[in-house]
Amino acid sequence: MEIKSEISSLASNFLSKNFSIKVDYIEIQNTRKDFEGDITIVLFPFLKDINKDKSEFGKELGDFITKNSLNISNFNIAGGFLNLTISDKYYLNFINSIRDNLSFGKAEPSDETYIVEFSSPNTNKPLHLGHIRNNLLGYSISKILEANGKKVQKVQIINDRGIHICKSMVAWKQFANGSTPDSENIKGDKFVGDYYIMFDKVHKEQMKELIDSGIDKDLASENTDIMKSAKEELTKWENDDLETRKIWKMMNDWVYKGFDITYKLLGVSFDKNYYESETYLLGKNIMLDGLNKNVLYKREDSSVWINLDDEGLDEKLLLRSDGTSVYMTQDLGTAVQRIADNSNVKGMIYTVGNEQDYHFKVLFKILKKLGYDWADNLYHLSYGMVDLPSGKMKSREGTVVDADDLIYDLINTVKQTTESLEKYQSSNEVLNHDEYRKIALGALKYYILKVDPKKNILFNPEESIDLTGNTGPFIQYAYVRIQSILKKVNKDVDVNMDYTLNEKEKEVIKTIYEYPSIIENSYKELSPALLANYLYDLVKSYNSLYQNHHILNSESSDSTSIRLIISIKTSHIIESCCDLLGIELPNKM
RNA sequence: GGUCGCGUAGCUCAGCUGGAUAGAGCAUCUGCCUUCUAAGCAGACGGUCAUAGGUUCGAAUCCUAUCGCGAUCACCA
Repeated sequence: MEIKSEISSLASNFLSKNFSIKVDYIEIQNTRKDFEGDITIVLFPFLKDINKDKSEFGKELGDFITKNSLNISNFNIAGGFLNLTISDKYYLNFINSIRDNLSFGKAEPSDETYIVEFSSPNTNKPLHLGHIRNNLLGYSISKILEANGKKVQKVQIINDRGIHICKSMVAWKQFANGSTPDSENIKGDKFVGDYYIMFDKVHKEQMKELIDSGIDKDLASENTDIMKSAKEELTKWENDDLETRKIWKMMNDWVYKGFDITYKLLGVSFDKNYYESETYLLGKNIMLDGLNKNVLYKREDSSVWINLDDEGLDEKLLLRSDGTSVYMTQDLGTAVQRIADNSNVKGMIYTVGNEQDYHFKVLFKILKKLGYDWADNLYHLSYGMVDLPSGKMKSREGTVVDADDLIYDLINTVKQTTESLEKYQSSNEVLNHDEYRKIALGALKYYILKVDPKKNILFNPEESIDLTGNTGPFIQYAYVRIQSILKKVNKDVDVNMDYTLNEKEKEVIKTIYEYPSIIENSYKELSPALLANYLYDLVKSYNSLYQNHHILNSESSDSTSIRLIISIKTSHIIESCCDLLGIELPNKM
């Protein structure tokens, strides 16, 4: 970063001194790989104001910069591009100055707090691959915010009430004969999910009977015996019926126990859970405030609305004519509540699928209109669906990819793959289960996070997630190899500042140099994918050095020293990046 | 129909606020394990950046239109 601003100001000095041209921006970029040099000034923008041949002008500028900066050792001109070579000394100084700095690239911590919402499941079914993407994104973004100096409160809102859980409750009451997850030895969320599916099955059967007896389809759907029971259950719940609440709580607790296992497996955690059963009435008091401010208005039937015509959006209902609230009202109330629950909140990030883009657009606009100053700092981390080759995952058609199953399958695959590797075939050694778990989750997390959040992911359950190439294990493997080198030597070495870097060494150092800007960009773009792709570049360039030059028994002690420091720093950044992505590193592979 | 997003190699994806000859991985093929772990390295093959216009010194990137895919537009959540 610093070198670019130095060059930039030198170039603008040159332009104003010799050509009386003032520019506010000079295009400086990293030199393309196939060309000699490290950073490049694009000359085209100035050419029309300067009556000079581009190579002549480039040479003058290059001379000026080389003469006035100790850090530039050479230059060449190719077409309209001035390529500058940064001196090895600059790079050696750089790498030496950060060698012990474990928080290289991260910003100074501040009190500025962001609330990050993610996961937010329903309590009627287990988590699936879509939730995995949500959780990994939300967790990683929380880490990325922290790396950018923010304080983070990780929260989820659990959709624990409503007709969906009542369906599971009714089915359980009718068919379970008192069985429990413990008695059946089934994970709680799956147990409850099974009764949700059973409800659907029975409901369909009963619907068919009604339709066969000549009743309209829509009417039939609302009037099966089991559906009526579910609605009664919901009414009883809303009226605080003791027995209903008891079963409701019991079944939700089963689900939470199951979720906890999956969350633990995924390595995600939350600072606070919000439950919809406690928040679904929030927001009504805000309505009064909005009416007083004339931001909201009442219709004749006394329903409450907001008009967003001026924003290019429609009118939106906020309170029904009977005074009950809708989803949006609840979200308004929850937002206000969360701000009140924490201090120093600057803003909030909602990790929710892109199908709710419109909802959040409206939510943020309403909060803004209601006059909350933090409304400017609300972000919807919108992400694409995880689709199958056959299309969308559909729970009714049984095509959802269950989170636990996926992970356990992957752990198995990793185990088999490992055992079939030559190095383990020829020895009696094996890895322990924890290493397999780390590798499998590393593969899964990297696979999900390397894709731009806003794009859909195509997941093919027939093919296992890759373990070679641009994958999590590729990163982990490089790390393990570095550790194995570092174990063998005294790391307390000095850098000879007169050392001449070879191409591979320089490439790695240049990549390390970029790390701080990647951390910053991943925050600005809310994209862990930038980090994942950067990490791949770093490891690729390190592997190339590792494979083409010896680290320990190298040609001189100077080259060993510098390569050791490069190795140490690379492993630091792998640790740091993987931490931000939520990926654990194994000890052995 | 209105709005939003996406469309890059056979497949899965990168490509930073416009810059040089569009990059990786998988798959296919060729080399490299008697010095640090071959889940690796070195290389070959593979492209009308959906299409057509426009903006400019320069467009995968910005603008417009068209096509294709997806989402969304409820007194559902």
